[in-house]
Amino acid sequence: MVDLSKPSAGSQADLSQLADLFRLMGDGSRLSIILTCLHEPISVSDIVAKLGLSQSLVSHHLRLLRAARVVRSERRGRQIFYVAADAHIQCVIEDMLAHIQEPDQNEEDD
Amino acid sequence: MVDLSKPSAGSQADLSQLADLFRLMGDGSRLSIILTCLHEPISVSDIVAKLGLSQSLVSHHLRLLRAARVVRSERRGRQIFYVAADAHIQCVIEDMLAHIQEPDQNEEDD
DNA sequence: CCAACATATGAACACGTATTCATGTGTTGA
DNA sequence: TCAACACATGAATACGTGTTCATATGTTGG
Repeated sequence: MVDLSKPSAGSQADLSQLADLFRLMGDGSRLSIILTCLHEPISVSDIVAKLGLSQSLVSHHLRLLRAARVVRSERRGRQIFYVAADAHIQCVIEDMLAHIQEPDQNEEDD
Repeated sequence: MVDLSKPSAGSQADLSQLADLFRLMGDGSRLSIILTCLHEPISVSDIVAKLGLSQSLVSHHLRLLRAARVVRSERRGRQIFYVAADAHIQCVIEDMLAHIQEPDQNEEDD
């Protein structure tokens, strides 16, 4: 469990990492790639086929996601399988989906 | 609890919302603003003073965050206080921080 | 109503980056 | 070793957007 009660002191370095991770997940193509390999490893070509994105684009994105340790890779023969790095990635997405389904509580009009 | 096991069917509309939310949190200034009003309401001027950002910039960002229901606003006299919209926002950030502290599990070298 | 305060808004610019195209690297089977 | 496959990489471009400056809107006390 992470302590968020401390007044953001010392977490100055984490802020940059946090923003980087959220920014990576903030792109539609990248997010769909993450969702595709969220629960089970899947090869690059399968991701390409499933999402209809260009092979080059998927590879570029996977490179960024792997560098940020959002996904990890595993070689199987000629293919390389990618999967979400750990359970926290799934939790983050589930929490955000739960937020989307939360009713509006703002007293001001839109 | 959200069901992520279904093969992303029907959640085509959610994907866009998800990406939008992550993208909003993927900016350093915006993320610091969110962290500032994560647990208790705080006025715009206090955010400005605390973060050292321009008033205009903070206001622009708060507008986006409010539109996406990441934060909600409440008027108190002349000032307007902002606070994180719900507990899910906090959970998302905590999960992501936990991910950052997770050890590397990739078998490939960097 | 007026001045001072608190916040919001619009336009304009600079910069990052998502995407494509072309090519390179690495692996497998014959 | 060669050809076919699977993936990675580099350069170039088009587009979005974070930031600033100036100004507008709205609120309170006298």
